[in-house]
Amino acid sequence: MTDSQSMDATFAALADPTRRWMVERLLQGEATVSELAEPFDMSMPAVLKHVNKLVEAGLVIREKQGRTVTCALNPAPMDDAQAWLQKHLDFWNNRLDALDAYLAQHKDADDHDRADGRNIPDDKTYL
Amino acid sequence: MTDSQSMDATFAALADPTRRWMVERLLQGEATVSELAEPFDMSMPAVLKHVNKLVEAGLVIREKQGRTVTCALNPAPMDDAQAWLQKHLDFWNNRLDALDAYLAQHKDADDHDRADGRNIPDDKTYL
DNA sequence: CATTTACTGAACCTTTCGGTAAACTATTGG
DNA sequence: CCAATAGTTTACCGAAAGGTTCAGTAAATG
Repeated sequence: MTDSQSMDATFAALADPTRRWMVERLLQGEATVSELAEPFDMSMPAVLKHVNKLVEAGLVIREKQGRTVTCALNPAPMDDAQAWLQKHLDFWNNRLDALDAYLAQHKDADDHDRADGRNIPDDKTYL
Repeated sequence: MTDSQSMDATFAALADPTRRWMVERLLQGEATVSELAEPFDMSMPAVLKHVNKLVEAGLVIREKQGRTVTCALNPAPMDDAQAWLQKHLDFWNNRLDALDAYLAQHKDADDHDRADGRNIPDDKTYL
């Protein structure tokens, strides 16, 4: 699977509150499928589909022990998604900092907001 | 919209390579719908649907000027998604650090890997 | 005014998503 | 051995995703 496809799967997996809850639950430690199902008013097959989607996205590892299946978290793909977001937010913040610098350098006439508010400039970009 | 729903929309919006490319493009500065469509071998209505999904997720703001529509990025929802991932990865790293500490404290008999490798322990959790 | 340009809307198609019910497999425990 | 438990598979459903085509609207432009 390419990086892009892997990221597709990761973001898609996290785009559902049921699955995000499961990730949070697994952060506390391993859990069986039944334990993951417990808080939800949902049939087992429905739960299974969610778990499988997490497994396919590489976020969860399953291990069968007798008749029970224990699930464990593998945060590596989440790390990639986080890195993608981080990279973009950093870029954005640099843009805003450059805008700040620009405004500071030209603060002869008009007083501007921002420098705390991080609001979006509704005029042209300065970078 | 609740926080959870907003995060659903954000993650779902980013779960598509076309839309991730659009976000990257908009990071460079504003763009019209046509400019966003340009690199894709895709009909305009298809592009429109992607743009609208980004707008509905709050990631993009549209402003009509004459007959063209300029799109601008609003990274606030991305910030929320990033924070969610960050929180969870931090939690996970703390767990691994605790495991390191545990292993260091009990390193009488067995030599273990990790402390660099960040591999997943296949036995019970220590936290 | 006529035509291109830029976007929008509506209808349609196929695949995936999120769920169900019911039947099945394989442990585990009495 | 029998029954409860844990999980899986299959078939089905309605809604949403991601795409298409074709027609429509409204602003620029010759």
